Amino acid sequence: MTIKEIAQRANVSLGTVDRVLHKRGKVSRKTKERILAILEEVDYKPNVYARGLALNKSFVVAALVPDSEEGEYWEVPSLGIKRAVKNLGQFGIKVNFFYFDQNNVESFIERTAEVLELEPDGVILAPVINFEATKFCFKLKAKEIPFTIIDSKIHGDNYLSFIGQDSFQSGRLAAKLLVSSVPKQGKIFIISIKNNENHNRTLQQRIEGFKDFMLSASNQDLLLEEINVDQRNSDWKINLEKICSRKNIDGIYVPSSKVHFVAEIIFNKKLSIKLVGNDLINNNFKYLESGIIDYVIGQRPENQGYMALENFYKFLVAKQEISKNVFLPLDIITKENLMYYKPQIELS
Amino acid sequence: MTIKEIAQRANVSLGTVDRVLHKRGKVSRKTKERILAILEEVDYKPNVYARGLALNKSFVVAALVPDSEEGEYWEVPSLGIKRAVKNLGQFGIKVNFFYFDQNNVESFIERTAEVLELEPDGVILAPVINFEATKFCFKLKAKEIPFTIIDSKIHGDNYLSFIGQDSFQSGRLAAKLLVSSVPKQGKIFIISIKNNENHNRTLQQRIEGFKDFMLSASNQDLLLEEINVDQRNSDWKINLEKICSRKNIDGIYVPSSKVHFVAEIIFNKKLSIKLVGNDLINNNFKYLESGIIDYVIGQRPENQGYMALENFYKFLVAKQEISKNVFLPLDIITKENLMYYKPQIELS
DNA sequence: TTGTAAGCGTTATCAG
DNA sequence: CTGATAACGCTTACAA
Repeated sequence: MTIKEIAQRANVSLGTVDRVLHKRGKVSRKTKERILAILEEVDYKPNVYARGLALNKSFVVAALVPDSEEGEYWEVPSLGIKRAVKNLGQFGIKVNFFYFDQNNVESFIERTAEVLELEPDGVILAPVINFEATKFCFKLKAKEIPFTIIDSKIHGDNYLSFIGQDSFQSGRLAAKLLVSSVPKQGKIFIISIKNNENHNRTLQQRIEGFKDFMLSASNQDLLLEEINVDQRNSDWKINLEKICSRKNIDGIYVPSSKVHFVAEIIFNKKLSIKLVGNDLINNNFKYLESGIIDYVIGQRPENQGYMALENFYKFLVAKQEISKNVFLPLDIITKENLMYYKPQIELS
Repeated sequence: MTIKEIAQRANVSLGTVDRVLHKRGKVSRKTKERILAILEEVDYKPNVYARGLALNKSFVVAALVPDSEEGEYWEVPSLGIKRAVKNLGQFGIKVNFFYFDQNNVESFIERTAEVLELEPDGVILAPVINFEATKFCFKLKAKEIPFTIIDSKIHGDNYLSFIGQDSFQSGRLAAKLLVSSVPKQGKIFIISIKNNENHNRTLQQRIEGFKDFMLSASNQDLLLEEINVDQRNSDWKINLEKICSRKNIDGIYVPSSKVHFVAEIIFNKKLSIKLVGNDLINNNFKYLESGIIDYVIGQRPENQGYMALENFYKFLVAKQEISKNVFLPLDIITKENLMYYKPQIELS
């Protein structure tokens, strides 16, 4: 049913129908109600093609994400955004990437300034630099630029949508997997590998979740130790080796994608330790394949990127409702199912 | 860059450009090459809105899937298809559902006849009735109706695309999970619960995969027994109870969504048996939540349905390339991550 | 307050 | 072989 047909039914011109559809201009109460009734009755749905053609405009979304080498974690959400551009670009959604160094607060601040200058129609934000990201969100709010947060939540709820993971539950899940793989009186290490001072909320919440599970799994009598390794020390690898070589370790949890560093040591030293970590990046893939890493927990980073842009398509172009909070599933990945988790990205 | 602009550059009318774009009508070699060169140079991409508006046609896809009660497995792929209709319907994709009784070959044959009569632009087929489904595929091929197979593969490769699971690997994964949860010399049962005579390939392949893993995990000394339960016997539940109550069972694998029947028995009789099955249907959900079922393996049935229709959108409407085979990940679902696997379907 | 008409980019038809 | 033109359904500016 087209506007024209509706106009005929209502004995008005299509201009009048348009006015009630868009609530612009004045329409007499009587005709307005008549048209509304017909609209309701025929369940009018505008033709997206005609609408898109007539409007003929496009939107720019800024993606503010960490830069990354090939095979690193943050490469993946970006690939998801790029795949979305490939699918949705034809509908008038464009993306500008702004890459910052996640170990350099200054670079983040510089990029945020650039984004504000661009005045995009939307922003996709990876809030890894927590404090500054929160400040940036206030500025976006002030400029009335809608933004979507990916990966992990930050303080405040003035965002358009959040797409990411539940880090606490991720830690609980890791604990479940590790606890059920080690002896009842085993010794478990949590090893955090970091190379900056930032308060990393994701890491912190995973560790809290891990401990939470350990406390509730009281039928076991496990020994738990928490260890930090600082990559800025030149001898951090030797240090890590020493830690892993201690006697009687049954399991190790690395609450980040850096679990492959531990895997490498376990492999080289032929240690027999159950190992659980996060994220199916290439370096972890090979150790999963060989069984050195027992489980990796994934949170569909490629999907996160894709959905973030898709949400802007829905919001800006299709004027659809979107979910404010999307927690993607925590995938348990192990040797036997990893082959189907590799994101199939073929960007030509 | 529009056709009009290209026509200007080439000193021809836009009708001529259109002819070379669509390879229809005759165009002199010289002008054709000139236009082609410009098209290449400016990387011409047609405006999807204008195209959709001008073509103004819509496509009908027939979905041939098992009927189901609420909470049963086959409800979910249908919900995925419906969600896709909600998103893609506006672009001119319509779906007609044809539900058959998966325990009644006749009903399947009747539905296939109805589908052929409709002459749809595409078919989504759940090939649970293997033999007849294969025959139907030949008929579709003869009528040149493209079809997508969901869930599990059947013989032949004349389909447009397949979207489903690797059942063999699903069985291997189940074995891995069960083996790592039971004692080294434990006793494991595979219990198949069926209510028809059909040769169910999915079930068979899962069992084969399970055994394959058991053979390769030779460091354990496990006892394996394979048991069939026929739901057409009036006393099948009592029978199942007896089986589960045998002495010294450490683990049970039910290679289907019917694992909740075993869970119910384990719960009622307070047995201590590790339990692994398939599919996050409601009945399994509650037993996972309480920890009676240890792991369920899922294959994203909602996604399967969604992607099947999305593929037809890509193929019929957007004229995009589509993957011939999509194996969706085998998700490991357990108490600690199940809350994020529930498909969030709100069909208003 | 209401009607009219141009224009969005593509497709398809018809006349030259 | 080529050019001109109507049509698709909607938006928007302008005229009545």
